[in-house]
Amino acid sequence: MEHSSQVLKGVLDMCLLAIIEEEPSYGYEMVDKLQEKGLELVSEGSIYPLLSRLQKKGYIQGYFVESQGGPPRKYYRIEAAGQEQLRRWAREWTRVSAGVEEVLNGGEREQTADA
Amino acid sequence: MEHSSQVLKGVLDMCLLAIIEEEPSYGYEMVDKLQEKGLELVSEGSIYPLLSRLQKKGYIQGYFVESQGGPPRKYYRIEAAGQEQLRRWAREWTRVSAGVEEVLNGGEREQTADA
DNA sequence: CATGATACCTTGCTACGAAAGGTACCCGGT
DNA sequence: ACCGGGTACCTTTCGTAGCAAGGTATCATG
Repeated sequence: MEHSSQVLKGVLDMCLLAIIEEEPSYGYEMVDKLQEKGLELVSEGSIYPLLSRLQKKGYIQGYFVESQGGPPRKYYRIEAAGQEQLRRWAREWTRVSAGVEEVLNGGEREQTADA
Repeated sequence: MEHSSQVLKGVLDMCLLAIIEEEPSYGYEMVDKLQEKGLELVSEGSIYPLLSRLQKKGYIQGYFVESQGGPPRKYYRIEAAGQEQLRRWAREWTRVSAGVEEVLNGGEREQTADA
């Protein structure tokens, strides 16, 4: 398995929430959007359980919309609880990713400040 | 479980490698160092299997050092292969974390450029 | 000698995405 | 009328990986 996909764990749900917040979307399309952002490692089957979980927790709400040229799409829109959760997760992500960055830079602070 | 610990998955090994590269260290101390950087979520038992795995792959090398006031410490130093792997993982991390950041910022590019 | 801190390691548990497979709809070609 | 292929959904099986908890050993202290 790709090492990077491991990083996605625990962040995928946050990403889905962020995508839906920007604009309601459906599963098949979200995979595309993630790929556009460089997260090309998400297999399609992975996100459906995630979406169900998010809905069960009241973060998002699904609804079907007919489409021409294919089966109906299940769009999801974000709920108030979802927005709050997204804020929390985003804060957490920022904190953790900053910590990782710090570990990576180690003691070499001199080159971080300025060239 | 904390959501943030999920994020650590797939990044912890990279962090350990980074810590050891900066300066040889032992398990008990690495947990402390991680906590200092804000990654307070790592339980001690988690990192020993990781260290063994890293050694098995030839990324690091362990050696015991006597200590006063406690049992001997198992220090690890980084190997050449480990340094290469660290570079690769770090590049991957940068790419993925940038992607996540982009998803989080969504379409709101205007506030990213400048205040 | 018992307690507690340091320091190592192991064993179940659970969570979560990957991979693969399955269903169904709709269009276009033959 | 039939079949292939793209769209779009969902489910099941599997492996990985950290967490939680527990176990062992060393050394200092009361």
